Amino acid sequence: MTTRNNINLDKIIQAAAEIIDVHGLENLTLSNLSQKLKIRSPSLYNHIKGLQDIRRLLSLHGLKQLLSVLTRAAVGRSSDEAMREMAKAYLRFARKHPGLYEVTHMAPSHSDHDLYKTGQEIVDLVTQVLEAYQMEPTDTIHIARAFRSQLHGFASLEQRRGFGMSVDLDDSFMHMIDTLLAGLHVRYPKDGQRPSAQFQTGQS
Amino acid sequence: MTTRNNINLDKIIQAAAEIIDVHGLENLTLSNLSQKLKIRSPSLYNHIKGLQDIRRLLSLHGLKQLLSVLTRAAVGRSSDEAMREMAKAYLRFARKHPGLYEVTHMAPSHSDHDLYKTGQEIVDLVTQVLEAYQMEPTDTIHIARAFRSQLHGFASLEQRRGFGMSVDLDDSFMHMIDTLLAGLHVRYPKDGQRPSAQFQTGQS
DNA sequence: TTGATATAACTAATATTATTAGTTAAAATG
DNA sequence: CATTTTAACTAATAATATTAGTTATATCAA
Repeated sequence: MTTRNNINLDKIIQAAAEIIDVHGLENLTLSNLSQKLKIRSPSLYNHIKGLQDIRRLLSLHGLKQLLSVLTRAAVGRSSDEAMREMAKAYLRFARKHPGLYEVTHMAPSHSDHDLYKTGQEIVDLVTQVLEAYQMEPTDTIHIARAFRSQLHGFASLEQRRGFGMSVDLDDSFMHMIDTLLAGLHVRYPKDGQRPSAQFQTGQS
Repeated sequence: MTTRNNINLDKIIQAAAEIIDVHGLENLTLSNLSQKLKIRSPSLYNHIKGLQDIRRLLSLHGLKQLLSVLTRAAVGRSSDEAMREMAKAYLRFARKHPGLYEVTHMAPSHSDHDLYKTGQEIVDLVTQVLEAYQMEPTDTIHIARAFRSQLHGFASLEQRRGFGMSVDLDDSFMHMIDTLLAGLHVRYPKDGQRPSAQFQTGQS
């Protein structure tokens, strides 16, 4: 199965990921991608269905990396600590791979099962961590959505330079997460877990 | 100043806004825009600098509408009520004008003063509402950023179909806002404002 | 080793796009 | 009514994605 130029799907995705992380998603073209791989652009069609297909594959690639990063942040931790570490890992990923992060949030092409499945695995991970708070299933979904909204909103606004520069961004991020956790504790108080002493800020 | 075909900048922006709200931002081309206006595409250059310029103008247009919508939601209201109404108005706008909302979050071209100014006016509006909570100025910025992150994250994820369909989206949205407010009350308790009775859900 | 097959590269061509240059005609203005 | 401004136009170019058809290389069975 090895071929003339040693090009395979993995190398294409790798090269495309580099392009979008450095130059942005809108600057990924079959032209510069094929140049990077030292082939002519129509040759790419032997491996992929077209530009949309590459974007889809990148999206899946990014989601899987994000899932991995979040999972590693959550293992061996629980409750607030797990939430905070997942949040930090999420933002770290978005900052380190801006293009990959951006492509991850493309509207999935409806019946793309792989993409749906991986997205669901991330939701399941968050849901699992939230089980520690012993809410109703519906509330768990509410909070998971709120958590994702905060993370994505912050990462996205930061990436698009939507925030001013007056106040440290890491401080704001941890403050946001801690405020969510504070709200969680008020609304779902468990015995032995009073709403206090979760107000330290500062990020790694 | 009136001309042959009665086309001016306003009509161009109007037509472009319709296209992106119906067909999405990525489907705005000079080709279909000029067809909608019944002129040839190079004629557009008599009014605008190019496609990027139209996008920039749309961004400003959207941002101004959003500012207007948020301002009207906040007048005559304060504290939690103002925050909730602003949140609802924000999501209503994003849902009603998906394309305009999307273009609003393009990375501004660095030194675009109009865009920066309008964005700042929105931040100032939120900051003003948050003054009721009597926090430190730095904390006000933290919370304003958290609020925007939630709103944008939710709107964006919803638009990209990032949420499952298991639980009502309006319920989740109000739950998210109420959790933020609950967190606010714990962290910045004012006399006469105890953290209770803000847990109703359901949206207009 | 060799011949057959699969495949990954290629060239050539097309349609769509944004954009520029140069032209024309219509409106506005004196 | 003459002049000037300007908003439309046509023609042309460069970049893009994509398709069709071709060639050459690697794999593999005999």
